[in-house]
Amino acid sequence: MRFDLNERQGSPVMSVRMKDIATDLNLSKMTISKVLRGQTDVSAKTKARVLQRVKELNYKPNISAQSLRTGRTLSIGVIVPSLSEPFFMEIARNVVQQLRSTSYSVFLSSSEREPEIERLEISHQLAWPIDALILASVQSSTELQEFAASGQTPLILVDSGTAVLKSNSVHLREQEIGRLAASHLVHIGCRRIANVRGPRTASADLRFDGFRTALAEAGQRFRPDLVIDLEGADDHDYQRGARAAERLLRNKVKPDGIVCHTDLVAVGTMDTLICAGVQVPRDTAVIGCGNTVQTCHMRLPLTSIDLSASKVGQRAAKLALTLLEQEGTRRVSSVTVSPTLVGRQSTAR
Amino acid sequence: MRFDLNERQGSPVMSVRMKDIATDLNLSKMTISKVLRGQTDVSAKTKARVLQRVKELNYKPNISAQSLRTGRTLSIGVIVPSLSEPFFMEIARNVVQQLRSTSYSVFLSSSEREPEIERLEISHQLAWPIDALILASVQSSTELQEFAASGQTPLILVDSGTAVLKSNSVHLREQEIGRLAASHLVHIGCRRIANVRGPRTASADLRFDGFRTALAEAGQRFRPDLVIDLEGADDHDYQRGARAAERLLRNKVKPDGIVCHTDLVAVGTMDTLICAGVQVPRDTAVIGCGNTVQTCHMRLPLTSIDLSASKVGQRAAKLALTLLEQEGTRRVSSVTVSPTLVGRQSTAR
DNA sequence: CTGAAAGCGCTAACAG
DNA sequence: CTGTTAGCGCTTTCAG
Repeated sequence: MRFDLNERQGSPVMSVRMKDIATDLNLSKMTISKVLRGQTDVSAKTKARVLQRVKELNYKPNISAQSLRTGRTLSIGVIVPSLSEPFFMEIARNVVQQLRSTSYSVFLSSSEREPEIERLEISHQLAWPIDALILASVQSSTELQEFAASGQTPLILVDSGTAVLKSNSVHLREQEIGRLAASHLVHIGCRRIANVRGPRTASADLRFDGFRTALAEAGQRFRPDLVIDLEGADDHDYQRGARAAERLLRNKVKPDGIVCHTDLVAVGTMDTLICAGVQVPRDTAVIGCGNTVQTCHMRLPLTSIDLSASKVGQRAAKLALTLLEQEGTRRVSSVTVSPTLVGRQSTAR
Repeated sequence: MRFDLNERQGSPVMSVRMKDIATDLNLSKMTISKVLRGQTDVSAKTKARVLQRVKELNYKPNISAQSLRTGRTLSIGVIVPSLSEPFFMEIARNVVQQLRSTSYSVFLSSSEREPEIERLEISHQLAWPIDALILASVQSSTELQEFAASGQTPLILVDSGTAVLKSNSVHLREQEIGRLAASHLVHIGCRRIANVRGPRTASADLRFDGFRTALAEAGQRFRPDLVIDLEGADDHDYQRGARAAERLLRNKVKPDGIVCHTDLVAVGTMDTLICAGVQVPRDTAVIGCGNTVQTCHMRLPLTSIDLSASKVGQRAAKLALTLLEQEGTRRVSSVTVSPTLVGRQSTAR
């Protein structure tokens, strides 16, 4: 029987460590460490030997040990209000994608739109601890800042640009969304533009502001009777759109263009209009919001405002990376992402 | 100037450690550790004191250190083929949710349906290392097993029950999906049931098998002319449904029930039928698959097969937890999840 | 250019 | 019941 005092103890298949490579090559583990971290004070020859052996043994550094020593865990947290909404899903997806080529991993979780859960998730993630946190919050920003920005973990807020924040952030230009939609309809010749607006949230209010701005810019007067507010309606978006269309069909002044708060609302609206004999887009043009794949390619391809969720995710990830590189700098930077119009048949005149 | 040799060095706001609590309370950090891990050999009084101070200082254990010592990282990896598909999204969401109450965190990533990316993500996550991996793979299972199950990290496969695997797994009963849909139509009196089938994948083939089984069970003959195979059609699901309906409308034998491979296909089918003057569900009943919220509540509420993605996610998470508890046991366990029927207007006769 | 020593925060094993 | 010792795998510091 052979006794090898250097033999690894512990779990059955322990992975290869720096020391294994070192003894293999008659070097100290220090040298290995240096090579692996790209220090320059190593001869080209030893460097090559080390790299060779590292590849052979498929050595992976033990990140726990690395973290314990350096304080960095090579992980980034992402918390979104909901993973079932395409918008946030797309953001999360793009953060993950953007970080795939780096050595960072992503802790993803959802606050389920509950401030309480959000708080829980934040402290859960900070306790881990993560190196940076990307957060699309559902809380008042002031409360939030105290809670999260107090620590030393860089925070990147993803928000609607509602508040001026003292934190790094990626803003979505909500107002521009409404402006873009309305001005598109103006450009194709609409004179009586309706708006099926969203719930009474900061974000929906901003979009509505943008809508009014666009009308003003075009010298059109704002018609309150063409604003459909489905507040309190607990239906599904499609049904809300359908109900909105019914209301508009009964209206004295018939709209020749409709801005809808979501794509599904738009589809519901269109379906109902079409059933009532209205020609879309000839009589009435319809534009949605979200540019969701499933919804925009139904019976009548829907023009929609793309919220640029993918860009938001990418920017957030890049911002996180930047903050982690130049960790010394405590400079706060914020990025703004603009929505874009995707024209389709529902407004093709 | 005050010199305190015990003052913490390093990053500006270092968090509180076990030692801090120990010195505060004139105890050794060992005792703190014991209390925190629920060891019984500590007096009730000291235990209370420790817990008190832990709360006061909001002490969080340093997980890197813990991991280095114990080999467990308190993190679980989840890799799905796609985060934009509701089915996988729902699985991921439920894993995260299920694990929220535990001390585990979730590394979520997507393989984007690319075996290469999947491999990358697996090794990325294993390198971290995670304590367990929940994987909905896009690869051949044999290749996979060698790759991932070889290590010591427990693997939980989420799959279609295609292969008999030597790994822990959560299966979806694909066949049952087709069977359930068809037999529902049989039960409401359909005699000429069409099938708008999915692509030529293992999963879609199984569903189709189930469909045929149900017909056989009901003593109905299988009609190849009522099977619409849209292989190669690169359209969107809605358009595929619409095209399928057109084909069926031109068919000699008109179906009185249609099983569709997805909800969106079903909606496309329905819309087209309705436009052609067919009464749904009276003349033709339609059933979809996926029970996706957005799609099932359009003009005509759609009966659909719920794939139980939430249950799949929950079970996978629970299985992972179980494996991590009784880590000694290398027993392989697998769970099967059944789909359920959700009846709505499109088959209400 | 290479390496020895010390220690990150925690826990397993054993003494008192 | 409480504490001491040792060391997980890595990096920082400094000496050859």
